[in-house]
Amino acid sequence: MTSESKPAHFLQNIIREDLAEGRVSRLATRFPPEPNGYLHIGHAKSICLNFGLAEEFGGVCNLRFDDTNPAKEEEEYVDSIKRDVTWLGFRWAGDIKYTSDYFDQLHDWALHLIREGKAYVCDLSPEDARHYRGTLKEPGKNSPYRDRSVDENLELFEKMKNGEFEEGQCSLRAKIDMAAPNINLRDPVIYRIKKMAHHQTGGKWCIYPSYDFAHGQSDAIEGISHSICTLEFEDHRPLYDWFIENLPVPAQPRQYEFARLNLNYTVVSKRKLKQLVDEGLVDGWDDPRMPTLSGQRRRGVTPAAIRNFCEMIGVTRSDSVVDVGMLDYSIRDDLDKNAPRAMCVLEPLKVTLKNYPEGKREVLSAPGHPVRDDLPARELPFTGTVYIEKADFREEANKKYKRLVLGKKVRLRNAYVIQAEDVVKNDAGEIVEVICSVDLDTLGENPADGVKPKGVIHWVSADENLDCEVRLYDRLFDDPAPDAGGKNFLEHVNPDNLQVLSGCKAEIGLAKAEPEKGYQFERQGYFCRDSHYGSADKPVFNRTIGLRDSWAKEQNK
RNA sequence: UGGGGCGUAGCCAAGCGGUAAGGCAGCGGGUUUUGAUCCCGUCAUGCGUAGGUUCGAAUCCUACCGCCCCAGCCA
Repeated sequence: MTSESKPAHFLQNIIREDLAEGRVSRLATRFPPEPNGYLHIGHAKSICLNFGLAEEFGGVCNLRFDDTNPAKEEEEYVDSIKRDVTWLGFRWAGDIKYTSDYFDQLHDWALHLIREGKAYVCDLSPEDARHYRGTLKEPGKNSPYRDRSVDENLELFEKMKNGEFEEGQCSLRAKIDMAAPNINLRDPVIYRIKKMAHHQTGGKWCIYPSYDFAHGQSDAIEGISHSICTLEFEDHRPLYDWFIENLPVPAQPRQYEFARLNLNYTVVSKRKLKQLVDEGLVDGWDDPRMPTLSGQRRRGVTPAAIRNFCEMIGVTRSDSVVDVGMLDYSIRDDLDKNAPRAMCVLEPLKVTLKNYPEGKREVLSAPGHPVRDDLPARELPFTGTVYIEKADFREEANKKYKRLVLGKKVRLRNAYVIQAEDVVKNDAGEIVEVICSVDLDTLGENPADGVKPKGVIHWVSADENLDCEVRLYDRLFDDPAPDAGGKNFLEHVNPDNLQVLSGCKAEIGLAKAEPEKGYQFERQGYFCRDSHYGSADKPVFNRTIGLRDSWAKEQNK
């Protein structure tokens, strides 16, 4: 099944048995977002689950926009959702579906319930309805309109449909049980008046079905066998089943619930994300720090990383908070295997190679990847002046420091071994240049004396390089649970979530880097060109994630 | 006793009566022209708590405890 012999989760077990025992002939699932916002990492779990199950069991998965509330939905969101699902690498079965495609059928079924004496038009205002509903511990009481005749209900519902009532003046309710311990069964509203245009049906309707009345029936219409949703809908299942049992639907879908994804150091609530955007704390919904799929994509996170992450966190019914470290691992894991290598000096320090022939220029070759020989080699111009990282030189240091030290040797990655001979400082006493000697016999060879330098540092020619800007992102929040309890998440925004570095020097090949395409800047991390900022000759690179850094860990001890 | 769920390591998660998988993180070591990757080792006498049944319990029973969800004409 899951080839790596990873144990099956409860939904896989249920489906396998349903298929084996013939209760279901073909698996059909659906991913049913309401087009009222952007998809985020939490949605990815549901997408991977629904589409993944369909792939695994040879079934199908529909993409259905659950668009029963025109007040909250917009076409813009359906477009971004389609883009994000596609980006993750999934294909929905047939055409895109909309719950609004079924408004006629749903309306017929509402009529059916009325004729059966199982639905009635209620004139209670929303506030009064709330009082009649009772509380968590006390039963509700029947609406005074509960016993209207079928004919009267038919007539009133027709008037609702024709726009003869104002919003909130009345609603259509299922007649179930006002004393039910499950509040969802206390005569739930199944149609309400909303005098507004719908992004799909335009001005055709002024009454719209509720989620509860639309969802299961839409599943039945589409032949969905397993309707998978999150835990908070658990209490709706009896209602879901009630409609399926009391309506002449063409299929008998079943609802199953799983625990939604929670990630520490992360906030995904639409309202909160919007606040970050509105208050200018981030650059927009696709800011690379956002947990939205569009933000993660712009940051350089790959679809495979997200899919593997969803695979590794599992699917259960227990609430949990996954450590973002797992997502980080998944991102590094995928990028390490697939990202071409490159060199980029973030904070340049000039190094002059005093014995490198005056005016000489050569082109060195470097592998595109340490083990992937299918990735093309790179050409690196080498000249007598190069830049290295400021942090890679010290006048003196203990033996733990494996970089360039005055009087000591280090290897320039993919090039020669050099030795620091002297430093040049400015009036402020800052090191502005290092004078080195270069051992011209060390290209691809160890030094003749047989002593291998312990350190290897990255570099770029000072004469031929790509000037660029680099944006180093860190986690958006510095608190593991920024919005837990009564906390104000805005007070836990990490002040160091972005560091912008300009004047960075990258190897020239990076000039043709494409947005979203990841590179490993060796010894630093994974980066991709930003899709919004930068120009052809001066690109902006986003750091997707840093390399694991045991040196930093060592220093913090 | 309002109803519905869930409790296995720092985190995620297998396990379904035969003596605690795996992954992430951590720790120790090896390889390495990336302080990366990779490789090896290590990490729960313990499964929310207390009783009980049993030759044997994370698994069964009882009682407690803790956490989550539900009172939109939102989804």
